[in-house]
Amino acid sequence: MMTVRQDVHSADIPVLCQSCEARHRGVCGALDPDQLVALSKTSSRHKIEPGIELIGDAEAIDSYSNVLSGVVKLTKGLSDGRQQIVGLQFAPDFLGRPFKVESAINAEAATAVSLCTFPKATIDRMMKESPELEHRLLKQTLNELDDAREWMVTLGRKTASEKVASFLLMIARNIDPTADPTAKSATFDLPLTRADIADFLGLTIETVSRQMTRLRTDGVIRIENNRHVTVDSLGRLERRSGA
Amino acid sequence: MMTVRQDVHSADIPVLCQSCEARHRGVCGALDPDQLVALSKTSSRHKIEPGIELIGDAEAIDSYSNVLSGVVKLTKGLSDGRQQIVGLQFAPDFLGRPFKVESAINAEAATAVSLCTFPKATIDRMMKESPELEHRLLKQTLNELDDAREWMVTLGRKTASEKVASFLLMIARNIDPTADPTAKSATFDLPLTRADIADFLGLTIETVSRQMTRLRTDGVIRIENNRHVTVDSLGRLERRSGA
DNA sequence: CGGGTGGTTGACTAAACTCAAATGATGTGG
DNA sequence: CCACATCATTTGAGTTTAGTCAACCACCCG
Repeated sequence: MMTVRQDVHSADIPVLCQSCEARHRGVCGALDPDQLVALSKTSSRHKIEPGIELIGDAEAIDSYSNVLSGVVKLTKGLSDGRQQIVGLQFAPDFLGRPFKVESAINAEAATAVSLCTFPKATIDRMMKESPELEHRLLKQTLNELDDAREWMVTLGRKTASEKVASFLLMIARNIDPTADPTAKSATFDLPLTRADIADFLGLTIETVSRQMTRLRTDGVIRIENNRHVTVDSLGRLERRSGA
Repeated sequence: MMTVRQDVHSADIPVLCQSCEARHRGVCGALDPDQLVALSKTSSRHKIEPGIELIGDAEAIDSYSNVLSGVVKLTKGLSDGRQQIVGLQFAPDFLGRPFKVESAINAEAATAVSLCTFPKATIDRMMKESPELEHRLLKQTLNELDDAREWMVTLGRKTASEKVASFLLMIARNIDPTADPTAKSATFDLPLTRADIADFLGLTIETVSRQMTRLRTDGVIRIENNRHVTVDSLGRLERRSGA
């Protein structure tokens, strides 16, 4: 006679987690079924409208989240209102700053976003118990640092037209994680408005718009409804991105 | 009768490590005496001349280092020669990129530098065994990410004069870790040439020079021998840095 | 003393910004 | 379904900031 279940109290992972991308490529992959069950007791999923602020600058942080879908923008502001987007988070990124009481950045939903949110205390405790969780976090943080430094080159040394090309290329590569990275073409919806793109690239809205129309009239991209973009030759776009 | 030593084979830490800053504020603080002894068997100290390349872009990484003194600049280049400094490392920062076979950045001694260098394999093994080591590394990486993002605001949204002021302020705060962070004035040697500063700020040498002379003629800073800078009022400098 | 390196200064240019207006998309109430 | 309001985006004209090119200065070292 066969047993359906090996172990009644640890073999099952929570229903919510079963098909969750964060369990495969995200930090939850570090947790065993028992830990997932414990965590899922205090976690909750949310749908967030675009434009909603998730974390405010200088606000106390009392929760972390996984991004399950959509795009979150991380911004920093100057006192006179100038803004800079310092990072974008896609699924299944972990959102939050461990080891700090208050945030130094703003996080805002750029598109509709769904999150899986946990109490900070629970994750902080699990980090102490599970080196594998810290390990995953270290890996993601190192990747974010690589990305941030890559972007510093774009901000500091590229021309407006190279910046816009770099941005489109970055989005094309991140927006659809299932897409073939060696694909020659891509089509996607921009997760950001022109104002956001300007804040990401350190440019004005007008300059972004002009460079976009230039790419369009040069036949590098096609644009529908302002947001939907098709790139027929990613190689051609890349050649315009500096790199 | 009393014993001088509790445990003959673990109580002693290597002579080299005894007064080493990396053991207090750096990653070596995560290691117990046994691990320090093991590590010190394969580690070595070096004095490096300014301008010497420590890690090349796209080169295989086979060692890590602690910065014991001096300043290391991390740079990324574009194919046509444009360069951007994406980070500066001061004592007792850990230098190296875990979990990657080859480096995506260059590291070069900006000043005379002394390093304590370890084989990559040894540290990689210790990271697996010692969660505390990964923990320290995670903390440093998160701090570097905060710094990088702070700098993205400077690169993307500040004017040339704010950039130079921000740079001087950052150096004043980092160059002498023993200095009182609430001090009102500071004096230091710039660890970078004008060309380096330009590559850090996304400006040209000429613009950096002009902004420096402007700060000098406005009485915000005093300069001797091109490199030695005195700031009488850090508050006054900060007001010119955007923030 | 001559040449090299690093830094400053000046005159001119070009890239991106500002201000302003037109166009296009979206949504609402009549 | 249309007229209208609103918001995002584009386009144009003129201005500003930082870049370019070139000359010059100071210092160091052989």
